[in-house]
Amino acid sequence: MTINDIAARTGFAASTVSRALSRPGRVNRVTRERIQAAARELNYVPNVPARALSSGRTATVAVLVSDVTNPFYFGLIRGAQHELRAAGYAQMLVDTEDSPELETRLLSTVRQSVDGVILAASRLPGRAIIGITAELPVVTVNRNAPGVRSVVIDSPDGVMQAVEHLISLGHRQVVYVAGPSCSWANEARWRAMRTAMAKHGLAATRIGPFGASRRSGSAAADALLNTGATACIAFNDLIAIGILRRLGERGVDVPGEISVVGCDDIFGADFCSPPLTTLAAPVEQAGRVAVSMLLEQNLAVRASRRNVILPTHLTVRQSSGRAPRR
Amino acid sequence: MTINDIAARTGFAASTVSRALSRPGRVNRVTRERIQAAARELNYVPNVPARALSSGRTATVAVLVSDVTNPFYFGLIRGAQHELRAAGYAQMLVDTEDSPELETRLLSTVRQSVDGVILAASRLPGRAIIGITAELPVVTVNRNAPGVRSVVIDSPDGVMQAVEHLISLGHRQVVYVAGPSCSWANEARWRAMRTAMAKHGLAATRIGPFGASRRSGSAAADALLNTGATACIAFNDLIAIGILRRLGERGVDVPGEISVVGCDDIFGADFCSPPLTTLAAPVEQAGRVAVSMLLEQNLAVRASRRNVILPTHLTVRQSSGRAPRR
DNA sequence: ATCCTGATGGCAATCGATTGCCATTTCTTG
DNA sequence: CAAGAAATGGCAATCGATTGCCATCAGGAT
Repeated sequence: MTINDIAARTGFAASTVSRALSRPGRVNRVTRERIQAAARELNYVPNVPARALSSGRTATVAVLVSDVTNPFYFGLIRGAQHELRAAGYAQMLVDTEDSPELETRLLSTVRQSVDGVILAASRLPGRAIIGITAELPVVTVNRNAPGVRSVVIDSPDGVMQAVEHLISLGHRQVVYVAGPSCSWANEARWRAMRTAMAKHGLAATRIGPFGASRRSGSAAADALLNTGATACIAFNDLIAIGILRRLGERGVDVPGEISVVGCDDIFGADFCSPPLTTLAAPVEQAGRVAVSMLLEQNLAVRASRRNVILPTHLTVRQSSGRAPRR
Repeated sequence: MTINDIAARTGFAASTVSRALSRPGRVNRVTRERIQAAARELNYVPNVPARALSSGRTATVAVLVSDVTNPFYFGLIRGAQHELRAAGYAQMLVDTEDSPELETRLLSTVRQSVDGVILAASRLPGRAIIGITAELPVVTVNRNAPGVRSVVIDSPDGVMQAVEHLISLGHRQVVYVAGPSCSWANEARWRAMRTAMAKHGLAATRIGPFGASRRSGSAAADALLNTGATACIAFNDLIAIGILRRLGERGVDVPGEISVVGCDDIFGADFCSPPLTTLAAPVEQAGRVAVSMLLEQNLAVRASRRNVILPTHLTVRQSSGRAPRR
């Protein structure tokens, strides 16, 4: 079923059929209706590659994530999916496996197959991201690069809240459990934590970097115990849950001896034991907003917001509590 | 950077360049090397839509899942991703939102943009699936349709194990908590459970259907309590975790008063409280196998395995225990 | 009646790569 | 050494849709 079949069927030229289908204003009403009826009847579906080739538009957006199996991305993928679907776009999900090299390679391959890219938690250096912007509309998520549109979840602000929370509970020595070193969010959170601690005249310490997975949590927990701290804030919930697990194994009471705070409020954070105090991130919204910003650019409404910051808030559960008496 | 630029640069015809790049055996060694060098130098990346249009092959495979946010799919997506990447294919992830209509619509749209489809947990009636097979290579996951290649995780066998497990612990009344009614796996599990119970002269009861989400778990838990059963097997871990949660809220002791068994061993099943006894499914492997079967067909090695069954095994954790004395 | 404008539809080029077919060259082989 | 086979490279058509440009026509203004 091609445009030509419809042309033959209706007696119009292929070009007219094309226009009737993709820019209805351009043809006469009765012509359009006849063609559309025929298209429906013949069960016509436009050929995506062909359209892409001639028009340069693919109606597809790539979403790059560092690890599909990280629950943090579920909401993002879903949010993006919704918004894209509504706009008639398809989503191409790409897993960069936390590797900058792979990310670069994949980006260059998808370049001409998509109309835009959403870079979620890119591991690329800033200049590389800016480079891509020259060839393709880009919106980053949880990542800032000069001149590149972005939506970031304001975890720095959340980290402040977390620090206040812990200090109010009497904690004096709080450790930051760092995530992957090439993660922008990781640095942002660490900076925020240092500032927040400094405001109370306290120094923050840091351990890591650790991979953003539950497994890394074991190592992190052990390192954490060595510091003698009474509380920690982990780069993300995956690590935090891993820590919880390991502390449980070692018989360390949470929050009795150590308080643990995570980031992101992923699936599972509410039912692990003890349930995790964490920074709730509006991830699904982030996905939606990122897509809408991306598509806006396509429509040349460039005057709009370039950098959106989404608020977080601390969700207190049972993994944090009063600091132990010494 | 197109094939023509390389042609101009090297002095060969575009057709030769094309061949040097995509079927190296067809051109002379020195020619090939010169062209490949030029391609590398000019940073040439083949245009996917163009290639798709002329050759009909897109080097892309669609993976349809009923809900991206269901952790069950992580492993599957990952496994598929790996295998596809290795074969030089891209993955197009499609969320059908548990709706047969949407599934149909999306299928018809992606039809000509992909070389094959992996239908994970399709909600489509069997005949519809067979219909698609006529137009496109298809491999189903956890779903059987006559003549369609499939990889299914042998949860029926697992369900048997689970039933034996519960019966050995003294349970006599075991309830099946049903999932979505158009899910094939759901029916398969229920059948298996009935047979297994019958083998011990016991009748199985069933409640539901419930949606495959944690939220449905609350309703399921309440319904479960009404049955007076001492144990249940839930369609999947999502529901099981929801049940656990609700039972906790209502002060029902698990496994003291009720034992709960899930299916799939998803992310979180090991750290919820109590940790969930469940049927571990080799999901990642399923993804890999499904892809390799799909690509095999493309290569016309049709003689191979058409229906692969992957084994499950019961992972006993703390949500199941001795039946209470009555 | 004349000229202009806007609406409408067709022609044909184009996007970038693939591929069937053919001409030429080189290699086998008897 | 001749004849046939294999290797190699080019030409040009092709995939399906889009789009710039032009021809035609109707309606309106003068």
